[in-house]
Amino acid sequence: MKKELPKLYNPSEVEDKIYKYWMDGKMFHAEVDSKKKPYTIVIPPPNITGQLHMGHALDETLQDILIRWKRMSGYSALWLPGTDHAAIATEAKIVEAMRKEGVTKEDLGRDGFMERAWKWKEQYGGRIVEQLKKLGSSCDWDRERFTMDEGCSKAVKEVFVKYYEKGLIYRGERIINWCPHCKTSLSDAEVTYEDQAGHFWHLRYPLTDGSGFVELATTRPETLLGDTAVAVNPKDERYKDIVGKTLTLPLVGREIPVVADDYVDIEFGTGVVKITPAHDPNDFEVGKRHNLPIINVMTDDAKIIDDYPAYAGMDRYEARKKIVEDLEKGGFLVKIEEHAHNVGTCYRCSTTVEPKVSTQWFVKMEELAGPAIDAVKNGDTKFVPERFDKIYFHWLENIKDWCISRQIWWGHQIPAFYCDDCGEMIVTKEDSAVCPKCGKPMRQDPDTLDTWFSSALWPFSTLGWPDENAEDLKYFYPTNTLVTGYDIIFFWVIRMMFSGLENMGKVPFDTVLIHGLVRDSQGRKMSKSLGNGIDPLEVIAENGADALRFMLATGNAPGNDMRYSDEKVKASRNFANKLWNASRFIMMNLPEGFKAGKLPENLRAEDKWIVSKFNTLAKEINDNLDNFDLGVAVAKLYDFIWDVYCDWYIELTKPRITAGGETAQTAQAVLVWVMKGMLKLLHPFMPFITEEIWQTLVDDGSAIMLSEFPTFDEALCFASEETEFEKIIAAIKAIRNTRSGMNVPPSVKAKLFVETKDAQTFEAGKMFFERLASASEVEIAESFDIPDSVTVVTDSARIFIPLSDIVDVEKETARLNKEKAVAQKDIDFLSKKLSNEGFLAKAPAQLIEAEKTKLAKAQEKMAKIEESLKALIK
RNA sequence: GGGAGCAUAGCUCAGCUGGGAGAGCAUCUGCCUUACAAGCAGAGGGUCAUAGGUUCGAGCCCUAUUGUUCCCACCA
Repeated sequence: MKKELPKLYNPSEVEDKIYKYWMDGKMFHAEVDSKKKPYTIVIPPPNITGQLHMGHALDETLQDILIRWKRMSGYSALWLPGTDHAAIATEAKIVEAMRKEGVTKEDLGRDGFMERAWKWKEQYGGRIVEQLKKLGSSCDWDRERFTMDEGCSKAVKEVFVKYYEKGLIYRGERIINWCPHCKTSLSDAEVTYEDQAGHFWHLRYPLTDGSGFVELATTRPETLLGDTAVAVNPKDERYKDIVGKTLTLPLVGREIPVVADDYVDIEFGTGVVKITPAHDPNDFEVGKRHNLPIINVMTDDAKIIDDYPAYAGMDRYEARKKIVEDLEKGGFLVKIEEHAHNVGTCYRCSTTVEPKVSTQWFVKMEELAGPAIDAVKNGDTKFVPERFDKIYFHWLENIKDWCISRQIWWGHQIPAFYCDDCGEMIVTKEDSAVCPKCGKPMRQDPDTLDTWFSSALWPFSTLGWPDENAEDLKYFYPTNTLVTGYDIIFFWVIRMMFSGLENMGKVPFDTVLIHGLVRDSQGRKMSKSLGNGIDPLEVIAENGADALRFMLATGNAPGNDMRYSDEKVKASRNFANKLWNASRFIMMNLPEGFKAGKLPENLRAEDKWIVSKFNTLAKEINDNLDNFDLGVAVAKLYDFIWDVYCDWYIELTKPRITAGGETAQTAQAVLVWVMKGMLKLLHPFMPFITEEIWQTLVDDGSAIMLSEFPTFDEALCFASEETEFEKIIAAIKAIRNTRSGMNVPPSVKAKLFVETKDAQTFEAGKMFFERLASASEVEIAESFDIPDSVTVVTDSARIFIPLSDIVDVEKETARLNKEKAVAQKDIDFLSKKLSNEGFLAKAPAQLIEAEKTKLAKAQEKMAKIEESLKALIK
């Protein structure tokens, strides 16, 4: 029965149906299977607040390509999905929604808030997951996890308690990054520095003894309220005399000392620095060295505290304005300069971070960083591309302790308990605690953990840890490939590395495949504020997930940014359609009851040619995927399917199918055999369309996604046949080229006289010249003498085309002379190379031989051209 | 201040361990050749940023320079 498919491929009709087919068949599910090798990828869990964007689309596409390839290659391939609770981002979203209703966190209380937050999670947390499915992601949804689910929470407690007991976690008063908008501390990694235009206010502080003033400059005059000293460099001759004296702080009246500290740069500004230990990390250090008091002047939302009535309740920028005014009135302001400086901002809300002294929990990093550095140095884990290990090393080698406590509610509450009675503190995995000293019930630490604390455990917490005997854990850990963008190497990759090493004793993955950003068509970062974001779901709706995936994989080298453009998506869509139509062609021509099976025995030259080329392709695709060169692999598939298979092989089969009989049957079988192979090779990149075609073409109840990925097969190498058949192709191309150059339309047919020593090869290829080279008839012989004809010369043949009414002797002479010049250039180039003694002495023998063969051919060609020229002139 | 990437056709980008520069899009010419006009056949177009160096041979390796993008860093 002939199978019919529509002329245009319509992805939207196909994709949901196919995805359901896979899901219903449980085809994404990976089993612990001792007969198979495991291959594991854990998904970078998207935030539950998130909407799918192009960055996800790229990340997911790369992972799905790898996992589908490995699954088809016989591995028990697990792609473990899940989502991240995204502590600060989620809480901010919920608080914002509450604000619109006029409700505050305090109104609800902690339990009430958590209840609402979980409801929010139930409602919106699944959205991103559904979006991932639209891309065709073959995740094992049976194993879907969430960073705050029971298992992950258990792992978090386990690790916290373990670190605490080992002394790797401590609590202490430090200066940390504080976000006045999110009202929580942040880790160093969560602060983004940006250059901002600001001012330099030159102030003068009077010496208490009335002997004069000291001039200094500041970018933050409002912190003056918290100044507890002024510092100069001990080597600075200018200020030698005032060290040890005191100043009277303007507007405040406090007496503060002048201290000497190396931190001060003599060259910079006036060489005098005001010291505000409570609001600047450097000042904090200076303060510690000189035992200065720490005076906090701001509330949690960065307003001036009540101790300073003139400014109380003003936010820091308002206060700045007022303080500068007051300083000017008081004669303390010397001048104002323009000054650009680097300001830390919150990576979630972009609010300027306020350094703040407070008691927080920290992970001691030095001990953990060492093994993580070693693991990459000794190759247990490697970065692709390698250069990203520099970022990794640099970050780890300069790492500071990690502030892990956050003053928000949505997250893992810190498992530390305090006795309000006797001040005892314990850390425990239990949900509640009784004071071991006085027997009173204890109060749990209200803070929660940094969201990255739980995602750091993701590669093993999702596999069943802390149950060390969990089957999944034993089988699938360590995972294999981690796919992520370079922008979260230090947020996540580093933390998974040391967490895996510390808790599992093994690296969490052997390879980190890094990709870049998807930018807009002008190379700008896609962002909400620019409004230049492209919604992947819209692209999918219009062009299909396959087209989007193919576009994202094409021309994308690891670690490099790429640009999104509609033209590229269209090109991918066109490619899908090309494949679709190729399959239509095949199916239209299949005889009734045709069964897709093995390669037939009686292959013709062109069959061996395509089979051999396909075999090479299979080898190369596997090699490329092994090396994570997905972009290279995808380009080869495009080239093979479009140029080799469609433009050549299909065209070659047409005369055979028309002829009917055995040659037609062989052609049909080879067409189907190669098509099946191509579909398999392409499946990881374009899963939907390949499955859809497979279902129609093969129709035996099998799924392409569970078929066997093609590999190189020695038995399918037909090198000599390949070379022989290329001669036919070269001849056809040369004829087309010549005809086109003379503007002869394809409708004008002409007889061809093929003069060649490869009579057998050309005899077999005779039938193709009619359809592919506009021949009316073909004669083959070792020698011809056809006057008034155009001659086409290739390496292996001279072809006469007697187009007497068209041939213009003068033009034809010119054309042949041009060809002659080209051939002469070849000869010159090759003979020069082959007469170079250095080349002959040092180049590989194989290459020298190849060059000699080329030269011989070029000379042969030249002789033929000259012969034709002679004949013309005569 | 430190580090990294990029610079190849008009545009967007490939180019594996060095062996006569590639693709897609765009342009031009000719075709509705019964799979596909989202197509077919053909063509034009490049001093591989610059200057040195290594090598028989450099887009690729080394050095410097220029332009550009990004990351990191406590200069008030």
